[in-house]
Amino acid sequence: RLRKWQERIRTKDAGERNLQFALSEIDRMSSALGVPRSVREVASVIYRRALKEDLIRGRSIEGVSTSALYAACRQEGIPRSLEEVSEVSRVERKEIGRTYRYVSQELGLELEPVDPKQYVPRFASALDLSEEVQGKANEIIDETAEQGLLSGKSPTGYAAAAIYAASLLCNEKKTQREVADVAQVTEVTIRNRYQEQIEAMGIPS
Amino acid sequence: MSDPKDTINIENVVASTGIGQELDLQSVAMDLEGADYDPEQFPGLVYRTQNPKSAALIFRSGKIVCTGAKSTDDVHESLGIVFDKLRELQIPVDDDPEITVQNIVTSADLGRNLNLNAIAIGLGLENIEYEPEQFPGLVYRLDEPKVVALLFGSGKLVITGGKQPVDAEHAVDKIVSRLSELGLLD
DNA sequence: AGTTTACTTTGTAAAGC
DNA sequence: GCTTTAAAAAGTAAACT
Repeated sequence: RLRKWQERIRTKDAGERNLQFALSEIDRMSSALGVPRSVREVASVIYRRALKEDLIRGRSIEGVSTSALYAACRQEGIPRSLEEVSEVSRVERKEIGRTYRYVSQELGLELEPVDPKQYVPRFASALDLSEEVQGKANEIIDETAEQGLLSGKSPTGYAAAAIYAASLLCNEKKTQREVADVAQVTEVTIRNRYQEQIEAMGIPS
Repeated sequence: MSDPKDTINIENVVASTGIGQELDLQSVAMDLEGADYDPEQFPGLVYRTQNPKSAALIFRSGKIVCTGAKSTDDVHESLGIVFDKLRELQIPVDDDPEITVQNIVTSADLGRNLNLNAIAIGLGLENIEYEPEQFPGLVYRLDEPKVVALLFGSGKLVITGGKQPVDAEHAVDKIVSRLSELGLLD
């Protein structure tokens, strides 16, 4: 009987320690990504829900913590790409993505696909681009998405191409390399999306 | 009105069978030309047929998995070749081993572009998986037939998990009618 | 700039770790 | 869970020309 009691305490302590570790990891990654405190709180809530629903079994605490943070950023409308999140996590991108899909499905988060426009303010300011360019990029995204160009495309690459195009149109040119670096996509992706968007907007190249 | 069902094409058939005889894969690997066997990496021996093109995974238990065939007929033809090759090595193979189709992969074309964002919302975010940052296809799981469909912006799709060729036809019918009633095919 | 190759997703059996 | 096999869809990445 005493043994069982001790075991319970041991288990409880271990569980408590694991939760503390997860929360401190969420805090560490959030700081590294520079996301607001409100997002860390949302991530913590998601992690606790995952824990309560026993979703950690068979997965690493780090993986679920990172996925919770990725999901929280999306839920709060200030998404970080899997590429960005994986840079501050010790879990690889592929694992974060599949854990996110699992947690999202099991908790019924029902998060809509990321709108490329949500990346515009952050990418544009990192490139020192004006409000005018941001507005133009948003216009390009809305108009081309409405024409069906967005289906299946990565939101970061889509936003990057629109920002590149807008920077040209507003005479605040940034090179494909500069935009590719902040958006963490390749120049080839920017070129491909850019060509489609420019054509759909009826802008002669 | 072209029927999307007419665009269905079987791309891959996976089937399993057994020769009812245990095998010494080490010696089979020595005698069978083109056999790949690395027990440290995977317990099965890989043997590829050229006509029809397929890959057979042969196990110590005598069970065999055949993948890559383009039809159920090709699966039988490919496995027939494998059976004969084993018989040439003096290995007793059952007369007509039962062959079970485990999975059929099909492709098809709905003939018009799809707004995957609208479809994701329309079908219900809880019923689909659409993460364009990870994969360009929208994953849609059907209960009847029990298959998984991958829908793409081009209107093309992949259906997998079926055990009969008709499963793909039923799946395409359901997908088309569901998208139509949601007004997402106009 | 554009090409090639390779990887992402789905499902499925097999034997063994 | 992983390992291996096959094939499609279409996007993206790495490595080249």
